[in-house]
Amino acid sequence: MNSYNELPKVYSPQDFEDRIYQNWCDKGYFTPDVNNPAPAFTVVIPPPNVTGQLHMGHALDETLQDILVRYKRMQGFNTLWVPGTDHAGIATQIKVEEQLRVNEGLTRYDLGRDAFLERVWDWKHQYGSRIISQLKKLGASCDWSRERFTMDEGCSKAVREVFVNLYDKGLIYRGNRIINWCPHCITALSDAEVEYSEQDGYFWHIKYPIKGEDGFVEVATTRPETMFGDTAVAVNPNDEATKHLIGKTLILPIVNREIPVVADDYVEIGFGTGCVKITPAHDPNDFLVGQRHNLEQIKVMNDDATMNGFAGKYEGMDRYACRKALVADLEAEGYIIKTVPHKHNVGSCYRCGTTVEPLTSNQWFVKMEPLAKPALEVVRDGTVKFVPERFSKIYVNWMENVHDWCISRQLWWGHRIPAFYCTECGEMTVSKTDIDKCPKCQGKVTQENDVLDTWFSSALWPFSTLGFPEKTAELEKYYPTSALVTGYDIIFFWVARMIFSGLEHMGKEPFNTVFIHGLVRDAQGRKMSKSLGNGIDPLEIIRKYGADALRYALATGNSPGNDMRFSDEKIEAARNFANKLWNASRFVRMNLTIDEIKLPSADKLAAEDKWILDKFNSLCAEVTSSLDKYEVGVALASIYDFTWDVFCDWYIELTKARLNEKETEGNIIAQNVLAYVLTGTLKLLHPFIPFITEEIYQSLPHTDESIMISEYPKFDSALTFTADSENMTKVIAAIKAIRARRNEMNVPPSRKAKVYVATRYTDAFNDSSKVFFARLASASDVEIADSFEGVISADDAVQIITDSATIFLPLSDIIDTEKELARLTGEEKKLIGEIERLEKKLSNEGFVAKAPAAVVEGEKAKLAKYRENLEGVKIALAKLRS
RNA sequence: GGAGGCAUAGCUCAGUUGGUUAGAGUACUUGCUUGACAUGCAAGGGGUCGCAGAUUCGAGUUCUGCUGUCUCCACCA
Repeated sequence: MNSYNELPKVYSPQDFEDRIYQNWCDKGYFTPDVNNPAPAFTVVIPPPNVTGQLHMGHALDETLQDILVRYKRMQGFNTLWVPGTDHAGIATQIKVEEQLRVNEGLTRYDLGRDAFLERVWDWKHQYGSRIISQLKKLGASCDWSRERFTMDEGCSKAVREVFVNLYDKGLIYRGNRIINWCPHCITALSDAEVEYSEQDGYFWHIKYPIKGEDGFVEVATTRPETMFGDTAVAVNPNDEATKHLIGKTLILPIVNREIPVVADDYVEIGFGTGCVKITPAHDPNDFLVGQRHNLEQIKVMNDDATMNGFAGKYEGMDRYACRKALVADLEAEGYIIKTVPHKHNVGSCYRCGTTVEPLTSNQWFVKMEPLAKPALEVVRDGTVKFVPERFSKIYVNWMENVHDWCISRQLWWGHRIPAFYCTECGEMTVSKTDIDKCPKCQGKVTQENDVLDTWFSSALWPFSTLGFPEKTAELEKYYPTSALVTGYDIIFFWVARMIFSGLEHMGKEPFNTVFIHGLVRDAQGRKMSKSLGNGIDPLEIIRKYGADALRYALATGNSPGNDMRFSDEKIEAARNFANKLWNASRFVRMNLTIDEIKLPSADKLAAEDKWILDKFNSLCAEVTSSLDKYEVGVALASIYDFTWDVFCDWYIELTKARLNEKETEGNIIAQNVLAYVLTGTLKLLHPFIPFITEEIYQSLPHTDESIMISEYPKFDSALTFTADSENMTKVIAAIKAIRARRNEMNVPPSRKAKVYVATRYTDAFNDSSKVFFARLASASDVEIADSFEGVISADDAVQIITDSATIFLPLSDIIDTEKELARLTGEEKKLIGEIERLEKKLSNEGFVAKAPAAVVEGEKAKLAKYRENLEGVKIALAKLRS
């Protein structure tokens, strides 16, 4: 007996996953040496929100990253996976405010800025490690010694550096522009943070009386409450129907304010009434019209979307209450011409869902045009590749049309904008370090109250985490990073901004490949969401099935960019695979007496050994090629097929005869090949299911301390036996013969029949192989010869013809003649059909002339084989019928 | 309005550059306490690959159009 531990009878992941993870951490396997000269492979984690809890989206994202990272690490790359969390401005602030409200009945204003921020930090310290420990449960091999937070000292320094540099270059400016305002979060939002959805609404057609005339102009609006901010009505200068109105003055109903009719191309001829009310302070298009015509901007709402003084008697009402009251009043006074139901797109805040209000406001912006240009270039020229390719189009399209990025938020939690205003002279100073005196007049300064968009710091993540703005060894070694793994839902928020930021501040793209995955949906294909309550908790799955099963379920069938469904069946199938692997390993382990694995020379290998080694070898080539293309699901499917169908169902069965022999050379060879192939398979599987593979690895003879630092199997030309076609054919012949025999009679193995195998590969069925043939084909006795002429013939036996052997089953042993007759008839029909098809194909001159010779030859050989088989089937049928 | 994805077995999905009789999981039928595994073993049924054309000796795979479906972007008050 060898010196390694036996495996427990039952696969119980809960018993070893935590222990193994702890050991990996203790050994420091996740922490690379920056001085290791091997080429780098670097991934930065998409930092989860610090307040968040692990959900299926994270689980998928982290699993895919860990697969790549473990794979590359085993291939010998200097591999670094940087973990960390995001301060998630709005999301976190909302959570803490909510807690404050529920527990103490206070608002953040009650506490004041500093005290409130202390509360948020408390929250961060209390819950910030929660998601990290959940990532560990999954098996993520991040370098925890480099864990970062977007508001830690280093990241804050990077933010300051970048902000000031951009400001100095004129790429950050402050200005009064129309922005998206969330009245619930009380802050400005960027365009990307607004989600549009179609809603039912109305077009209210309203009369705007013409000053000094009897007539009126008819305008239509979906938002009548903005009327208080109207400063013009616009018509198209080329519209004959409205031309006469240009220059006239209108009286705004209710308000009784005078506004001009202006001419502007923006108005589309033939759409609606041809007259558009212009509210420069509350509509992006109107804002532009207002600029062209020098119109006054009148903001009619407060920050919380209640009406302000400009709304007159409606002051203080919520915008929708005002809308209702105003429409009623307009109706009463005869200003409403008609009300038409209308579906339109309404924007809402991506954090709280409140309908956003477009309004003018003094905010900070990043000037996008100069930054977008190089960011487009690197994607167009392939320096940054998207997987799958199609997402580069989405990216390019967005980047080409991007507007300036509103980066200021009226929140407290976040990076406070490093602009300082002098209370004496009013001078604004932007500075990398805090200042308390105005550099101009030495007067007192106060810092800008606004903080930066969370995504401003996320955009710097690939280099801020590696030490920027310092020129560190880490930056030198690990930047640009290798692959960024994320969902398509944050391409605009994050990926795009990292690309232009990396180019601008590092002079180099932040990563070479963007590997995009889809969403994890529920079993019915619905998005998992809190409101639907259909979310599946990954931690629950881990508790029940183990982290490996979860990872397997997420990786299997995964194809880049596509959504996937998560279901009970999927996780059960995953667990079953792990269980199968466990039991196969247990069987191999039980039969091992060797202490080290050493493949014997090729001449000592049995035919089936060469067969499995050859299959394993091509598997290695397939898997590495798939993984290099980010085809995680395809790679895993190949290993699954090999493990279950080839290794377990055939090879293990084929070795049982030799395993039953004690202390023979054949036994030792079988042990070595079994252990070699199993160990190799475990290594191939390790990136996908790290825990079980490590647990099994430790119970088999091994040289590396851990499977995760062993070498990933690669194609080895010494283990290619395809050229040895005789040998390969023997095994395949045996398998086919066994299949044919099984197929013939679906009866209990206890009812055995004698089997005669006539084959030209007689040595594939040598004495020891007879044993497995007898077992696998449930034969009472097996006779093997190149011919049975004179012993048994079609007269007294059923013949089964394969391309490498003819099998005779004595008629006396056939149990169900009916069944056999049906089987053969079906076989005959199939063969006739195939022969017809091939004859037609081969008589097609075009095919014979133009198709590659190998294809034509293959078809010819197939036809010959089918004809031969058909003969045999016909004889057998005739015999049975007689 | 613009862009893109998807459409293959009852269900969920693979199918890499066009070339065996289109695969897997699951479900279903049948038979199995076969020396690790019933979370298993063996055998089987089930698909005109959404529709219509085109290219080709050959199309699930390439091209065009159509239908259905989902998503993203923009947005005309």
